[in-house]
Amino acid sequence: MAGKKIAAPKGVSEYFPPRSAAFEFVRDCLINPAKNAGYQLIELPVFEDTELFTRGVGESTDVVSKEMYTFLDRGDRSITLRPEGTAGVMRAVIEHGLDRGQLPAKLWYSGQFFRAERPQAGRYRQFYQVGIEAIGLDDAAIDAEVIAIADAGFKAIGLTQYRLDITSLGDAQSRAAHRVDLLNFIAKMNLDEATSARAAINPLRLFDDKRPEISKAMEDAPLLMNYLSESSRQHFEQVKKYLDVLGISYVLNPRMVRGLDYYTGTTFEFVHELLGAQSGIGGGGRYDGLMAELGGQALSGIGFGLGVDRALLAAQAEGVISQESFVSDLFIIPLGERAKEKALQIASALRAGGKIVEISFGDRALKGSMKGADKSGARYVVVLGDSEITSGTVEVKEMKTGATSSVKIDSLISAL
RNA sequence: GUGGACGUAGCUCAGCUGGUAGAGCACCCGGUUGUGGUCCGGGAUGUCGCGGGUUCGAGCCCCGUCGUUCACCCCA
Repeated sequence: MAGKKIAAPKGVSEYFPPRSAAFEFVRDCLINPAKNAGYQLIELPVFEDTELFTRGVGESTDVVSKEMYTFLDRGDRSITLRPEGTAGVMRAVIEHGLDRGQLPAKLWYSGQFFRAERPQAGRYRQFYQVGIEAIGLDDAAIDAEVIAIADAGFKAIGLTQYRLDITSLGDAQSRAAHRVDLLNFIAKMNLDEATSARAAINPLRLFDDKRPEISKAMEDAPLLMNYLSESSRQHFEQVKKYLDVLGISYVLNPRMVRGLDYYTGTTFEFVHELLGAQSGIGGGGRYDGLMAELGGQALSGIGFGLGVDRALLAAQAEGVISQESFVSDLFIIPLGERAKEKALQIASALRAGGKIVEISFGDRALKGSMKGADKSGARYVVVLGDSEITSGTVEVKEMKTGATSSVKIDSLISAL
Protein backbone atom coordinates (compact mmCIF):
# COMPACT_ATOMS: atom_id res chain seq x y z
CA MET A 1 0.00 0.00 0.00
CA ALA A 2 2.85 2.36 0.68
CA GLY A 3 3.65 3.80 -2.71
CA LYS A 4 6.99 5.31 -3.48
CA LYS A 5 7.12 9.03 -2.93
CA ILE A 6 7.14 11.10 -6.07
CA ALA A 7 9.22 14.24 -6.05
CA ALA A 8 8.90 17.29 -8.26
CA PRO A 9 10.99 17.21 -11.43
CA LYS A 10 14.48 18.62 -11.11
CA GLY A 11 14.91 22.34 -10.91
CA VAL A 12 11.32 23.61 -10.88
CA SER A 13 10.22 26.51 -8.74
CA GLU A 14 7.18 25.86 -6.59
CA TYR A 15 5.26 28.20 -4.31
CA PHE A 16 2.98 27.11 -1.53
CA PRO A 17 1.72 28.78 1.65
CA PRO A 18 2.89 30.88 3.25
CA ARG A 19 5.39 31.97 0.58
CA SER A 20 2.87 31.75 -2.25
CA ALA A 21 1.29 34.96 -0.96
CA ALA A 22 4.57 36.78 -1.53
CA PHE A 23 4.85 35.27 -4.99
CA GLU A 24 1.37 36.48 -5.84
CA PHE A 25 2.20 39.93 -4.53
CA VAL A 26 5.38 40.19 -6.59
CA ARG A 27 3.71 38.94 -9.75
CA ASP A 28 0.85 41.42 -9.39
CA CYS A 29 3.27 44.28 -8.76
CA LEU A 30 5.00 43.47 -12.02
CA ILE A 31 1.76 43.14 -13.99
CA ASN A 32 -0.13 46.20 -12.79
CA PRO A 33 2.05 48.92 -14.35
CA ALA A 34 1.50 47.32 -17.76
CA LYS A 35 -2.24 47.33 -17.25
CA ASN A 36 -2.10 50.93 -16.12
CA ALA A 37 -0.34 51.82 -19.35
CA GLY A 38 -3.06 50.29 -21.49
CA TYR A 39 -1.52 46.94 -22.25
CA GLN A 40 -4.00 44.10 -22.67
CA LEU A 41 -3.74 40.47 -21.70
CA ILE A 42 -2.64 37.85 -24.21
CA GLU A 43 -2.89 34.27 -22.99
CA LEU A 44 -0.90 31.80 -25.04
CA PRO A 45 0.02 28.11 -25.04
CA VAL A 46 3.11 27.02 -23.14
CA PHE A 47 4.13 24.83 -26.06
CA GLU A 48 4.65 25.81 -29.65
CA ASP A 49 5.91 24.45 -32.93
CA THR A 50 9.66 24.05 -32.43
CA GLU A 51 10.41 26.00 -35.58
CA LEU A 52 8.97 29.15 -34.01
CA PHE A 53 11.91 29.29 -31.64
CA THR A 54 14.64 28.07 -33.95
CA ARG A 55 13.65 30.77 -36.41
CA GLY A 56 12.57 33.48 -34.00
CA VAL A 57 15.06 33.24 -31.18
CA GLY A 58 17.93 32.08 -33.35
CA GLU A 59 19.54 28.71 -33.96
CA SER A 60 22.92 29.89 -32.71
CA THR A 61 21.71 30.95 -29.28
CA ASP A 62 22.33 28.78 -26.24
CA VAL A 63 18.65 28.92 -25.47
CA VAL A 64 17.78 27.17 -28.71
CA SER A 65 20.85 25.01 -29.21
CA LYS A 66 20.97 23.38 -25.79
CA GLU A 67 18.27 24.55 -23.43
CA MET A 68 14.96 23.70 -25.05
CA TYR A 69 12.47 21.10 -23.91
CA THR A 70 11.62 19.58 -27.27
CA PHE A 71 9.60 16.44 -27.95
CA LEU A 72 7.47 14.78 -30.60
CA ASP A 73 3.74 14.73 -29.94
CA ARG A 74 1.52 11.84 -30.97
CA GLY A 75 1.22 13.23 -34.46
CA ASP A 76 5.00 13.31 -34.79
CA ARG A 77 5.03 17.11 -34.66
CA SER A 78 8.07 18.66 -33.04
CA ILE A 79 6.85 20.61 -30.04
CA THR A 80 8.84 22.81 -27.67
CA LEU A 81 7.94 24.16 -24.25
CA ARG A 82 8.34 27.91 -24.59
CA PRO A 83 11.76 29.13 -23.42
CA GLU A 84 10.75 32.80 -23.71
CA GLY A 85 7.66 34.85 -24.49
CA THR A 86 8.27 37.18 -27.38
CA ALA A 87 8.32 34.64 -30.21
CA GLY A 88 4.96 33.21 -29.17
CA VAL A 89 3.39 36.64 -28.97
CA MET A 90 4.66 37.49 -32.45
CA ARG A 91 3.28 34.23 -33.80
CA ALA A 92 -0.14 34.99 -32.33
CA VAL A 93 -0.07 38.59 -33.55
CA ILE A 94 0.66 37.45 -37.09
CA GLU A 95 -1.73 34.49 -36.99
CA HIS A 96 -4.68 36.47 -35.66
CA GLY A 97 -4.01 39.76 -37.34
CA LEU A 98 -3.59 41.69 -34.12
CA ASP A 99 -1.34 44.09 -36.05
CA ARG A 100 -4.22 45.13 -38.32
CA GLY A 101 -5.76 47.62 -35.95
CA GLN A 102 -4.33 50.79 -34.56
CA LEU A 103 -0.66 50.54 -33.74
CA PRO A 104 1.11 49.91 -31.52
CA ALA A 105 -0.50 46.69 -30.42
CA LYS A 106 0.20 46.59 -26.69
CA LEU A 107 0.08 43.22 -24.97
CA TRP A 108 1.07 41.75 -21.63
CA TYR A 109 1.41 38.17 -20.48
CA SER A 110 2.58 36.14 -17.54
CA GLY A 111 3.23 32.49 -16.97
CA GLN A 112 5.68 29.64 -16.94
CA PHE A 113 8.68 29.28 -19.19
CA PHE A 114 11.04 26.35 -19.57
CA ARG A 115 14.74 25.94 -20.10
CA ALA A 116 16.66 22.72 -19.56
CA GLU A 117 19.61 24.25 -17.74
CA ARG A 118 21.48 23.12 -14.69
CA PRO A 119 19.54 24.63 -11.78
CA GLN A 120 21.20 27.26 -9.65
CA ALA A 121 20.26 30.05 -7.28
CA GLY A 122 17.58 31.99 -9.14
CA ARG A 123 17.73 29.73 -12.17
CA TYR A 124 15.06 27.13 -12.65
CA ARG A 125 13.94 24.79 -15.39
CA GLN A 126 10.44 26.09 -15.01
CA PHE A 127 10.27 29.75 -14.11
CA TYR A 128 7.80 32.59 -14.18
CA GLN A 129 7.93 35.72 -16.23
CA VAL A 130 5.79 38.77 -16.73
CA GLY A 131 6.26 40.39 -20.10
CA ILE A 132 4.92 43.06 -22.41
CA GLU A 133 5.27 43.72 -26.12
CA ALA A 134 4.54 46.94 -28.02
CA ILE A 135 4.36 46.23 -31.72
CA GLY A 136 4.50 48.60 -34.66
CA LEU A 137 5.90 51.85 -33.32
CA ASP A 138 9.38 53.25 -33.88
CA ASP A 139 9.04 56.27 -31.60
CA ALA A 140 11.86 56.32 -29.04
CA ALA A 141 9.31 57.40 -26.43
CA ILE A 142 7.81 53.92 -26.36
CA ASP A 143 11.25 52.49 -25.63
CA ALA A 144 11.46 54.70 -22.59
CA GLU A 145 7.90 53.91 -21.58
CA VAL A 146 8.49 50.17 -21.76
CA ILE A 147 11.55 50.55 -19.54
CA ALA A 148 9.56 52.76 -17.18
CA ILE A 149 6.83 50.13 -16.86
CA ALA A 150 9.35 47.50 -15.82
CA ASP A 151 10.94 49.93 -13.40
CA ALA A 152 7.56 50.80 -11.90
CA GLY A 153 6.94 47.11 -11.22
CA PHE A 154 10.18 46.70 -9.32
CA LYS A 155 9.51 49.88 -7.38
CA ALA A 156 6.00 48.69 -6.50
CA ILE A 157 7.52 45.61 -4.91
CA GLY A 158 9.70 47.95 -2.89
CA LEU A 159 13.02 47.07 -4.49
CA THR A 160 15.72 49.72 -4.41
CA GLN A 161 19.02 47.87 -4.71
CA TYR A 162 19.07 47.31 -8.44
CA ARG A 163 20.37 49.15 -11.46
CA LEU A 164 19.28 49.56 -15.03
CA ASP A 165 21.82 48.90 -17.77
CA ILE A 166 21.06 50.16 -21.24
CA THR A 167 22.77 50.12 -24.57
CA SER A 168 21.95 50.13 -28.26
CA LEU A 169 22.72 47.27 -30.61
CA GLY A 170 22.00 49.51 -33.56
CA ASP A 171 20.58 48.46 -36.88
CA ALA A 172 21.88 45.86 -39.32
CA GLN A 173 24.44 48.18 -40.95
CA SER A 174 25.78 49.27 -37.57
CA ARG A 175 26.33 45.72 -36.48
CA ALA A 176 27.87 44.56 -39.75
CA ALA A 177 30.49 47.32 -39.62
CA HIS A 178 31.32 46.60 -36.01
CA ARG A 179 31.45 42.85 -36.51
CA VAL A 180 34.31 43.08 -39.00
CA ASP A 181 36.50 45.05 -36.60
CA LEU A 182 35.54 42.97 -33.59
CA LEU A 183 36.38 39.70 -35.34
CA ASN A 184 39.76 41.12 -36.33
CA PHE A 185 40.39 42.09 -32.74
CA ILE A 186 39.37 38.68 -31.43
CA ALA A 187 41.49 36.87 -33.98
CA LYS A 188 44.58 38.28 -32.26
CA MET A 189 43.46 37.11 -28.83
CA ASN A 190 44.74 33.53 -28.63
CA LEU A 191 41.63 31.89 -27.24
CA ASP A 192 40.94 28.32 -26.21
CA GLU A 193 38.84 26.19 -28.50
CA ALA A 194 35.49 26.46 -26.74
CA THR A 195 35.77 30.20 -26.44
CA SER A 196 36.73 30.83 -30.02
CA ALA A 197 33.88 28.61 -31.10
CA ARG A 198 31.52 30.81 -29.11
CA ALA A 199 33.12 33.90 -30.56
CA ALA A 200 32.58 32.58 -34.07
CA ILE A 201 28.84 32.21 -33.41
CA ASN A 202 28.44 35.59 -31.77
CA PRO A 203 31.56 37.63 -31.09
CA LEU A 204 29.61 39.97 -28.80
CA ARG A 205 29.41 37.15 -26.26
CA LEU A 206 33.02 37.69 -25.28
CA PHE A 207 32.07 40.97 -23.68
CA ASP A 208 30.10 38.93 -21.19
CA ASP A 209 32.86 36.50 -20.25
CA LYS A 210 33.54 36.62 -16.52
CA ARG A 211 37.00 35.11 -16.59
CA PRO A 212 39.44 37.87 -15.65
CA GLU A 213 41.96 37.21 -18.42
CA ILE A 214 39.24 37.44 -21.06
CA SER A 215 37.50 40.48 -19.65
CA LYS A 216 40.84 42.24 -19.31
CA ALA A 217 41.72 41.49 -22.91
CA MET A 218 38.32 42.70 -24.01
CA GLU A 219 38.81 46.10 -22.40
CA ASP A 220 40.29 47.47 -25.60
CA ALA A 221 37.86 45.72 -27.93
CA PRO A 222 35.93 47.92 -30.34
CA LEU A 223 32.51 48.83 -28.96
CA LEU A 224 29.37 48.55 -31.02
CA MET A 225 28.26 51.83 -29.49
CA ASN A 226 30.91 53.59 -31.60
CA TYR A 227 29.64 52.07 -34.83
CA LEU A 228 26.03 53.16 -34.60
CA SER A 229 24.50 54.57 -37.76
CA GLU A 230 23.22 58.11 -37.58
CA SER A 231 19.58 57.06 -37.21
CA SER A 232 20.38 54.46 -34.54
CA ARG A 233 22.44 56.97 -32.64
CA GLN A 234 19.70 59.58 -32.75
CA HIS A 235 17.07 57.11 -31.67
CA PHE A 236 19.17 56.07 -28.70
CA GLU A 237 19.82 59.69 -27.73
CA GLN A 238 16.06 60.22 -27.69
CA VAL A 239 15.52 57.18 -25.48
CA LYS A 240 18.02 58.49 -22.97
CA LYS A 241 16.40 61.90 -23.03
CA TYR A 242 12.98 60.44 -22.28
CA LEU A 243 14.41 58.35 -19.48
CA ASP A 244 15.87 61.54 -18.02
CA VAL A 245 12.48 63.19 -18.33
CA LEU A 246 10.97 60.25 -16.44
CA GLY A 247 13.62 60.53 -13.76
CA ILE A 248 14.78 56.97 -14.33
CA SER A 249 18.45 56.53 -13.72
CA TYR A 250 20.41 54.15 -15.88
CA VAL A 251 23.94 53.01 -16.51
CA LEU A 252 25.21 53.14 -20.04
CA ASN A 253 26.74 49.72 -20.57
CA PRO A 254 28.15 49.30 -24.08
CA ARG A 255 29.43 45.84 -23.16
CA MET A 256 26.02 44.45 -22.35
CA VAL A 257 25.12 41.30 -24.26
CA ARG A 258 21.77 39.65 -24.62
CA GLY A 259 21.28 35.98 -25.28
CA LEU A 260 18.58 36.14 -27.91
CA ASP A 261 19.43 36.88 -31.53
CA TYR A 262 16.43 39.03 -32.35
CA TYR A 263 17.41 42.11 -30.40
CA THR A 264 18.19 45.32 -32.28
CA GLY A 265 18.57 48.90 -31.17
CA THR A 266 17.66 49.72 -27.60
CA THR A 267 18.32 46.91 -25.18
CA PHE A 268 18.25 46.94 -21.41
CA GLU A 269 18.68 44.81 -18.36
CA PHE A 270 17.72 45.21 -14.71
CA VAL A 271 20.39 43.83 -12.41
CA HIS A 272 19.91 43.26 -8.70
CA GLU A 273 22.87 43.77 -6.37
CA LEU A 274 22.06 41.15 -3.76
CA LEU A 275 21.35 38.18 -5.96
CA GLY A 276 24.57 36.27 -6.69
CA ALA A 277 25.45 34.94 -10.11
CA GLN A 278 21.93 35.01 -11.57
CA SER A 279 21.36 38.65 -10.90
CA GLY A 280 19.28 39.71 -13.90
CA ILE A 281 15.74 40.35 -12.72
CA GLY A 282 14.47 41.55 -16.06
CA GLY A 283 15.51 42.57 -19.51
CA GLY A 284 14.34 43.35 -22.97
CA GLY A 285 14.73 45.54 -25.96
CA ARG A 286 13.82 46.19 -29.56
CA TYR A 287 13.41 43.42 -32.11
CA ASP A 288 12.80 45.25 -35.32
CA GLY A 289 13.33 42.28 -37.63
CA LEU A 290 11.42 39.59 -35.78
CA MET A 291 7.93 40.03 -37.25
CA ALA A 292 9.21 39.79 -40.81
CA GLU A 293 11.42 36.84 -39.94
CA LEU A 294 8.33 35.00 -38.72
CA GLY A 295 6.38 35.75 -41.88
CA GLY A 296 4.47 38.82 -40.77
CA GLN A 297 4.62 42.34 -42.05
CA ALA A 298 7.80 44.26 -41.36
CA LEU A 299 6.85 45.91 -38.10
CA SER A 300 9.17 46.90 -35.32
CA GLY A 301 8.62 45.87 -31.73
CA ILE A 302 9.90 46.33 -28.23
CA GLY A 303 9.22 44.46 -25.02
CA PHE A 304 10.60 42.97 -21.86
CA GLY A 305 10.53 39.84 -19.75
CA LEU A 306 10.71 40.15 -15.99
CA GLY A 307 11.62 37.23 -13.76
CA VAL A 308 9.03 36.74 -11.06
CA ASP A 309 11.09 34.13 -9.22
CA ARG A 310 14.15 36.35 -9.15
CA ALA A 311 12.19 39.45 -8.22
CA LEU A 312 10.81 37.50 -5.29
CA LEU A 313 14.32 36.40 -4.31
CA ALA A 314 15.45 40.01 -4.57
CA ALA A 315 12.54 41.19 -2.44
CA GLN A 316 13.44 38.67 0.22
CA ALA A 317 17.10 39.63 0.05
CA GLU A 318 16.13 43.25 0.62
CA GLY A 319 13.61 42.26 3.27
CA VAL A 320 10.86 44.34 1.74
CA ILE A 321 8.05 41.78 1.79
CA SER A 322 5.94 42.10 4.88
CA GLN A 323 5.07 38.81 6.51
CA GLU A 324 1.37 39.26 5.97
CA SER A 325 -0.45 36.13 7.01
CA PHE A 326 -3.75 35.15 5.48
CA VAL A 327 -6.56 37.15 6.98
CA SER A 328 -10.21 36.16 6.92
CA ASP A 329 -13.07 38.32 8.11
CA LEU A 330 -14.90 35.70 10.11
CA PHE A 331 -14.14 32.28 11.52
CA ILE A 332 -17.17 30.22 12.52
CA ILE A 333 -16.86 27.39 15.01
CA PRO A 334 -19.95 25.16 14.93
CA LEU A 335 -20.72 22.88 17.85
CA GLY A 336 -22.82 19.94 16.78
CA GLU A 337 -24.52 18.81 13.60
CA ARG A 338 -27.31 21.38 13.56
CA ALA A 339 -24.78 24.16 14.05
CA LYS A 340 -22.65 22.84 11.22
CA GLU A 341 -25.58 23.13 8.83
CA LYS A 342 -26.36 26.61 10.05
CA ALA A 343 -22.70 27.60 9.72
CA LEU A 344 -22.69 26.48 6.09
CA GLN A 345 -25.71 28.68 5.38
CA ILE A 346 -24.31 31.71 7.19
CA ALA A 347 -20.93 31.34 5.52
CA SER A 348 -22.29 31.11 2.01
CA ALA A 349 -24.52 34.14 2.57
CA LEU A 350 -21.61 36.19 3.89
CA ARG A 351 -19.26 35.01 1.15
CA ALA A 352 -21.82 36.05 -1.45
CA GLY A 353 -21.58 39.46 0.17
CA GLY A 354 -17.83 39.49 -0.39
CA LYS A 355 -16.69 38.47 3.07
CA ILE A 356 -13.89 35.97 3.61
CA VAL A 357 -15.36 33.32 5.89
CA GLU A 358 -13.92 30.10 7.21
CA ILE A 359 -15.65 27.32 9.08
CA SER A 360 -13.94 24.97 11.48
CA PHE A 361 -15.15 21.55 10.38
CA GLY A 362 -14.31 18.17 11.78
CA ASP A 363 -15.81 18.49 15.25
CA ARG A 364 -12.52 19.55 16.78
CA ALA A 365 -12.19 20.51 20.38
CA LEU A 366 -13.16 24.14 20.88
CA LYS A 367 -9.69 25.02 22.04
CA GLY A 368 -8.23 23.59 18.86
CA SER A 369 -10.68 25.51 16.73
CA MET A 370 -9.83 28.72 18.52
CA LYS A 371 -6.17 28.10 17.84
CA GLY A 372 -7.03 27.56 14.21
CA ALA A 373 -8.89 30.85 14.17
CA ASP A 374 -5.88 32.54 15.71
CA LYS A 375 -3.48 31.06 13.16
CA SER A 376 -5.65 32.04 10.22
CA GLY A 377 -5.50 35.64 11.37
CA ALA A 378 -9.29 35.89 11.40
CA ARG A 379 -10.56 39.25 12.58
CA TYR A 380 -13.70 37.90 14.23
CA VAL A 381 -14.77 34.55 15.63
CA VAL A 382 -18.24 33.23 16.28
CA VAL A 383 -19.01 30.10 18.27
CA LEU A 384 -22.25 28.62 17.03
CA GLY A 385 -24.17 26.21 19.26
CA ASP A 386 -27.75 25.30 19.97
CA SER A 387 -28.41 28.30 22.19
CA GLU A 388 -27.23 30.71 19.49
CA ILE A 389 -29.42 29.05 16.89
CA THR A 390 -32.55 29.23 19.04
CA SER A 391 -31.88 32.81 20.10
CA GLY A 392 -30.77 33.93 16.65
CA THR A 393 -27.94 35.85 18.29
CA VAL A 394 -24.22 35.18 18.43
CA GLU A 395 -21.31 36.52 20.41
CA VAL A 396 -18.87 38.03 17.96
CA LYS A 397 -15.38 38.03 19.37
CA GLU A 398 -12.78 40.42 18.03
CA MET A 399 -9.55 38.46 18.10
CA LYS A 400 -7.19 41.36 18.41
CA THR A 401 -8.79 42.81 21.54
CA GLY A 402 -10.67 39.81 22.90
CA ALA A 403 -13.81 41.91 23.20
CA THR A 404 -17.16 40.35 22.39
CA SER A 405 -20.50 41.79 21.37
CA SER A 406 -23.92 40.30 20.68
CA VAL A 407 -25.06 40.41 17.09
CA LYS A 408 -28.19 39.10 15.40
CA ILE A 409 -27.22 36.35 12.97
CA ASP A 410 -29.24 38.06 10.26
CA SER A 411 -27.27 41.27 10.59
CA LEU A 412 -23.80 39.69 10.74
CA ILE A 413 -22.86 41.01 7.34
CA SER A 414 -23.30 44.61 8.31
CA ALA A 415 -21.62 44.04 11.65
CA LEU A 416 -18.38 42.74 10.20
C1' G B 1 27.29 19.98 -19.97
C1' U B 2 31.86 20.92 -16.06
C1' G B 3 33.51 21.54 -10.88
C1' G B 4 32.81 22.08 -5.20
C1' A B 5 29.56 21.41 -0.86
C1' C B 6 25.48 18.94 1.19
C1' G B 7 21.16 15.13 1.83
C1' U B 8 18.96 12.70 9.83
C1' A B 9 11.21 13.77 12.15
C1' G B 10 6.50 18.77 8.65
C1' C B 11 10.66 22.86 9.47
C1' U B 12 15.80 24.24 11.48
C1' C B 13 19.46 21.20 12.95
C1' A B 14 22.57 17.87 16.84
C1' G B 15 24.54 12.88 16.66
C1' C B 16 31.76 12.19 20.05
C1' U B 17 37.35 7.82 17.52
C1' G B 18 31.49 3.08 13.42
C1' G B 19 27.69 -0.15 18.64
C1' U B 20 20.53 -0.63 15.89
C1' A B 21 18.39 7.78 16.71
C1' G B 22 17.79 13.19 19.61
C1' A B 23 16.60 18.79 20.51
C1' G B 24 13.91 23.23 19.38
C1' C B 25 9.77 24.93 16.58
C1' A B 26 5.23 23.12 14.54
C1' C B 27 1.26 19.38 15.39
C1' C B 28 -2.41 16.52 18.68
C1' C B 29 -4.57 15.72 23.81
C1' G B 30 -5.16 17.57 28.75
C1' G B 31 -4.75 21.49 32.99
C1' U B 32 -13.12 20.23 35.56
C1' U B 33 -18.78 21.84 31.64
C1' G B 34 -18.59 26.33 25.15
C1' U B 35 -13.79 30.75 23.67
C1' G B 36 -7.19 31.76 21.01
C1' G B 37 -2.34 34.11 21.67
C1' U B 38 1.58 32.97 27.64
C1' C B 39 2.60 28.89 31.04
C1' C B 40 2.56 23.58 32.77
C1' G B 41 1.89 18.20 31.84
C1' G B 42 1.40 14.31 28.26
C1' G B 43 1.60 12.28 23.08
C1' A B 44 2.41 10.83 17.80
C1' U B 45 6.21 11.20 14.05
C1' G B 46 11.56 8.92 11.06
C1' U B 47 12.81 2.02 6.23
C1' C B 48 18.99 8.58 8.99
C1' G B 49 17.60 10.35 0.04
C1' C B 50 18.01 5.51 -2.66
C1' G B 51 21.05 1.03 -4.10
C1' G B 52 25.28 -1.78 -3.25
C1' G B 53 29.98 -2.79 -0.47
C1' U B 54 33.47 -3.16 3.98
C1' U B 55 32.43 -4.85 9.15
C1' C B 56 30.34 -9.16 14.35
C1' G B 57 27.81 -4.34 13.84
C1' A B 58 27.07 1.88 9.70
C1' G B 59 23.36 7.75 10.27
C1' C B 60 28.65 7.86 10.75
C1' C B 61 33.77 4.40 6.20
C1' C B 62 33.88 3.12 0.45
C1' C B 63 31.39 3.02 -4.53
C1' G B 64 27.26 4.23 -7.44
C1' U B 65 22.75 6.83 -8.11
C1' C B 66 19.03 10.55 -7.41
C1' G B 67 18.17 15.25 -5.39
C1' U B 68 19.50 20.03 -3.24
C1' U B 69 22.88 23.94 -3.26
C1' C B 70 27.00 27.29 -4.97
C1' A B 71 30.01 28.56 -9.13
C1' C B 72 31.30 28.16 -14.61
C1' C B 73 28.60 28.35 -19.39
C1' C B 74 24.15 31.04 -20.19
C1' C B 75 20.03 33.67 -18.66
C1' A B 76 14.52 35.61 -16.06
